[in-house]
Amino acid sequence: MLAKLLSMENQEVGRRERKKQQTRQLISDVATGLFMERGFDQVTVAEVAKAADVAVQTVFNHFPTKEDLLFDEDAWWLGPVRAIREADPGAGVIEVLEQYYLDELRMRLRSEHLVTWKAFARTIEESPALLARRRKNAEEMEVLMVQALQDRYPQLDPLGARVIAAQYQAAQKVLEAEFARVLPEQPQASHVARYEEAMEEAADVVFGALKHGWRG
Amino acid sequence: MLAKLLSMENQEVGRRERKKQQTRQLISDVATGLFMERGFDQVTVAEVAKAADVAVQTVFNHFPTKEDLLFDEDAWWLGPVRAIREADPGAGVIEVLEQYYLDELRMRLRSEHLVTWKAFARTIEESPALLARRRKNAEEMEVLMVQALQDRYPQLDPLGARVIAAQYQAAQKVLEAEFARVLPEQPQASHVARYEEAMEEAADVVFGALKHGWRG
DNA sequence: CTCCAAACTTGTAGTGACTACAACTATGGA
DNA sequence: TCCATAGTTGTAGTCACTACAAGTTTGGAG
Repeated sequence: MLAKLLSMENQEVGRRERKKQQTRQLISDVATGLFMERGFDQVTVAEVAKAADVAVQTVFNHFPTKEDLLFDEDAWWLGPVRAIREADPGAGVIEVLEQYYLDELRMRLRSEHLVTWKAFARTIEESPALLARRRKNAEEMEVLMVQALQDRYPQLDPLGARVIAAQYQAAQKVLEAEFARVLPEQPQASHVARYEEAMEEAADVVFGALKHGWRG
Repeated sequence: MLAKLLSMENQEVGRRERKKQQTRQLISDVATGLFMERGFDQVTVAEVAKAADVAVQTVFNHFPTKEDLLFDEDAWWLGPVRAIREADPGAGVIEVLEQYYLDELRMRLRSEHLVTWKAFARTIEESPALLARRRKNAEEMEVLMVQALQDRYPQLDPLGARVIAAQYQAAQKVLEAEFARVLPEQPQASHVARYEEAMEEAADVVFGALKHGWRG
């Protein structure tokens, strides 16, 4: 029994757990494929279940909502919170966030997922339900960031923390839209530097506003 | 026929139209009462219909979604957009928005609805569906504001307009939360000046960040 | 190896928002 | 007086999601 607990803390991956994750991954993959192909709202959970050859219930056993089928794994929105938590407390808050955003951007531009990014973004953009979910994620990040800011920068008053978190959230939103604008339908690896440059320029405008105010 | 068109353009209010508006108002009032009393998610549309003595279908004839029963009439979120459209183009954008917010705040503090404001806010806060709707409204305002900004300040580039709109939206959100914090459960008319002062201070912090940057 | 309890999966039966549609009723105007 | 139209209603259905009970699989104890 103790052994069991210990092994669970480590990387216990029995057949059971493995199968479970396998099923989960299968459902998620099948669902993502269908959603990207036909649109989120045009695919029912029942269809996903049938395509993955599982019961509808099984889908909901693994994913609390239909939206989670697409927003799986992605705790991307926790990134900036972690950046704050790990920040050098001497560094300026905005600078830390800006640096994080640029790092993240460069990684994304060199990721294998870059080619599917546009289609993914479009799928979200075309579904009211997914847009709502994205907004909810953003708010969740904001709440966590307020906490992180107060933990890491104790001299910051609550209102200040809320202002910074809200402004970063707004900045991120604008930059994500800009990214969708900058990235062509079929991004070329050879042009990554160009995309990067365009985004750096945009980030400079956006974070510049946060750092120095608008026309300040 | 021409007469009909003309009369429609004017204030044609026949019995039919009057009854319709009456029904609509009745449904909205009954629904708001139930929602505030028992919580949005604890009341079904069927209950609202029964309480208003109409068919469920009739509810949906007047209100496209359940959320609209509460967020009726309120086009409050259009205010800042109108402020931009009517702004003196010579004035600074942020200053216009700040002034609008403060004006709006003062009106609200002296409105007859102030006493029910907290209960209303709590109703929203306690319902995931209403929170989602509020986020959607905020985004809608932001989109309209981008357009208004570009119309009124042609020298502003699209990215700049998006940044300002997003930052104002973030600012408004933070200030609304602050307002809920400042306003006591049972606001006293004799203390309005106190609430106002506290909010002015908060607005100064928030808009100060927009104008001059964070610690800029 | 045997067998049990826990973990997973599945089917059934619901709830609740919302839609489509057809039938009914009241109203305004000819 | 009468009809076309606007507004109301009931019926039937879809879809996400829940509760629950009944399988099925698996890990581990004896």
